[in-house]
Amino acid sequence: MDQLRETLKGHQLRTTTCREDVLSTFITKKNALSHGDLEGALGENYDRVTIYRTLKTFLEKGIIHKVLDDEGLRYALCSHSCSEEKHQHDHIHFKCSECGETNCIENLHIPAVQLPMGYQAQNFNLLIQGTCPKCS
Amino acid sequence: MDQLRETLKGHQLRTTTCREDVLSTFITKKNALSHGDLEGALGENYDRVTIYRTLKTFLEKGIIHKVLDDEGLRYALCSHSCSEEKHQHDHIHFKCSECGETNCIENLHIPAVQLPMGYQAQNFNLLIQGTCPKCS
DNA sequence: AATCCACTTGCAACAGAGTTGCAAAATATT
DNA sequence: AATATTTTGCAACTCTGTTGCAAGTGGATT
Ligand SMILES: [Mn+2]
Ligand SMILES: [Mn+2]
Ligand SMILES: [Zn+2]
Ligand SMILES: [Zn+2]
Repeated sequence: MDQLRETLKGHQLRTTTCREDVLSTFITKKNALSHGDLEGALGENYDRVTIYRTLKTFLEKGIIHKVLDDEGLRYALCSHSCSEEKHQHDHIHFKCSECGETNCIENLHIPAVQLPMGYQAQNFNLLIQGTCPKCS
Repeated sequence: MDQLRETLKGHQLRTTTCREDVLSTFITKKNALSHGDLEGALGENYDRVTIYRTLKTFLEKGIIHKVLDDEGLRYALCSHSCSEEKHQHDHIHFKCSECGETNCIENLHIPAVQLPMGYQAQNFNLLIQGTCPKCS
């Protein structure tokens, strides 16, 4: 529980129960979560809007990152300490078509690609869909 | 105009003005389009619902494919003839942070990645964000 | 411990995205 | 021209996300 306060403080955020609970949910469930997932997990405790704002704040501060999806945005914890300034990722995301879970594969990096002349890359997002180990 | 009928017929679809217009819009604008983009382009001509259904039909028939985005789904033409059965892509998508356009880079393929044991990949989606040639 | 200010929350209201059922209209076939 | 089948528009709805504002809370300072 003190772990959570530390993380929040480390990102210049006030400790509130909503932020603790959202952060805690990301830590315990280990997969990528949508706003709806959080709303389901935290139930009636908080207003929808508050959860939206918490996600937005966490995004800006570099606590979570967006995970692209073909049916709605999800979010996942930033493992390597991102901050408000530096907020970059190059790991792969895997979505299982069976169980529906999306996970960061932290130790698998997106291979470099040689873009055509004139393109300047800043950010990479690779989503692989298929069957996860649990479901195959 | 006959080109459009051919394409539709080739995918076992009846020729309707909405389908022609949507297809035509994808062909003339060459970038990825959201439902809202099409609604804007086709104005008052068609009901929102009809455009949604047209997109859904085109998706199923392999005329267009989804383009993942961090702020809402887009769609783009399938270049190599996809069909209802086979619907696969391995090209890269580039989104420009300046002009907001997202484009298929057809001749640039997603490099192979060695997934950990137990993962079975079926589908790849790589979005690179940065600055496009026009905007740099 | 009480005060204070900035930040955060809940509520209400809204805008946008996407879906469903159904009757009317359009398409392709005979 | 008549028909069977598909497609469209409309209405109604759900789900997602945003904004303004007043009330409530966190944390620093006294
Ligand atoms: Mn991730
Ligand atoms: Mn594409
Ligand atoms: Zn699975
Ligand atoms: Zn651009």
